Amino acid sequence: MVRTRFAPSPTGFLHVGGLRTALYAYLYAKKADGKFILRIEDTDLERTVPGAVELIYRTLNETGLKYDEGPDVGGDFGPYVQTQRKEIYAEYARKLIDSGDAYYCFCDKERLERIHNDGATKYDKHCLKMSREEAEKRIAAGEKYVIRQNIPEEGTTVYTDLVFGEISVDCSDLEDNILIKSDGYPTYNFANVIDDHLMGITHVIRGIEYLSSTPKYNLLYDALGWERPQYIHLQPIMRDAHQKLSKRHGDANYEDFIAKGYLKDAIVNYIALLGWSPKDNREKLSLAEMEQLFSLDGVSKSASIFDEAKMRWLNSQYIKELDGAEFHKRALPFYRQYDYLKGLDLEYLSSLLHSRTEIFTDVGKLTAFIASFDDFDTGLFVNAKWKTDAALAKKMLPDLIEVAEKEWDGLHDALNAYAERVGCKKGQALWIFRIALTNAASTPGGATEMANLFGKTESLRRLRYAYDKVK
RNA sequence: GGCUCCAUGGUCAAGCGGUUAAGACAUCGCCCUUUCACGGCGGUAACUCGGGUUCGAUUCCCGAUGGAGUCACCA
Repeated sequence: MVRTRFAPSPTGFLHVGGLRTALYAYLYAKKADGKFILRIEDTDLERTVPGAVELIYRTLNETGLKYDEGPDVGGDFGPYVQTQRKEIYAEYARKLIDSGDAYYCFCDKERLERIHNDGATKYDKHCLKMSREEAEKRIAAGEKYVIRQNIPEEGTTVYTDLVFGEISVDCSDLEDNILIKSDGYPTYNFANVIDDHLMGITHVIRGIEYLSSTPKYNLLYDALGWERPQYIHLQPIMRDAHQKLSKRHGDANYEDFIAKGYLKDAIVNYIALLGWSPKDNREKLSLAEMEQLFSLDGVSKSASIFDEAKMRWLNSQYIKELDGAEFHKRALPFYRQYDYLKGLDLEYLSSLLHSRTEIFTDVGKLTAFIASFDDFDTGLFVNAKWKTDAALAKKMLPDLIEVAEKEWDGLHDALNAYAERVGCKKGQALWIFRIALTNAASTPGGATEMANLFGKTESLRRLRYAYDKVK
């Protein structure tokens, strides 16, 4: 049975890269009818942010990445929070010391710094020479210590990554990492091995930053007599060619995209495509479809740059699929941010905006013209195609106002009839009418649609105001 | 710098020794149209560079170049 896990540390928002890692781990498990597990890696007490764990739960649930086991849902391999597993790590660390695969180390920061300054590129195994008795005596005396992994000085360690293939590293390039910190908590280097084994994880799916330290973890599996899991490392999602997406640079995270009016399905769909593509190259995919289609040979070996323009487009595809009522419901909270929308027929507005909205925050830009009417720009009457200008507007507007006033019901036909009557192109009359009504070069709808949006009273007020300006 | 990994248009990406090198986004043009958008049609645009191997390399090998990751009592 395939078991994968997502193991974030609760240090803040779930960023897009982390979400994609979770997604792939989820998909890989689901494709194989396996289990997806959530584990919280909170051994760095300093960096743990209150509330971050809840945010992880919420985001995973919201996006549909349901985990079969985890801190808040239970499971047979708990606890699923590393700080609650402290004793477990201690026990295995002791085993490693017994077998000589780990050792106590008393070197302080100063000494570590000194050997570094003297040109050492890694820890010099200084404390390995100390006898077990002496080490225990010093510990009993209350001295601070850490436990380090004892890595062989020679040889090569090799493993096969399921996306990158064979990865081979010389032991001499590996450092004797700290397994247990002086505060008694394990480092990632140790905890991930213990937990992945104890939780029965068969496929470790994680960021590529671990690709080159994986040989160390494998040595630990070997020392403990455990079977090594399969590894799948993932290239990062970049913000540009050089930097990966990060909160530090203010790059948007999942929550921000939701706030901007992206649909969660579109976000999940888009990030899935950043580093993976299905055999048939389809781009619009639901989570359920991805669960069927996901495959490792579609996973990219190179990093991909996040392109919001494309995510916008994908989001627009999802928005178009919404029915009118659903679009309206989702647009409503965004309308409320704009006072000038008050009093308008918002349902009608939605019908106009639906095909023009890529992300919901677009409704602001799309309707901004409504509020800026008073600073009327008569230059907008100039249109080369229709051969209109302010002078023509001045001439035509009294008639157009009259048409609107007398034939409000059936305005569309009335305006056309008017154009025919006076012998001008209907586009001319309509252009002048729409500009007078909106004072905007482009609007989400034509002349009569804008009139419908404003209603008779406001439309007449606007037309008269425009005529006043051009007079 | 050492080590590890990666390399197809501006971006995401198909491709897995023989192709007119797909597709999508973006961009440009045309059509539709009462503006804009939607929709439809079309265009511009790529195999990082050298060596090999082979009848034949985008594809395999080596090297260079470029990029990324890593070298913490962070994960």
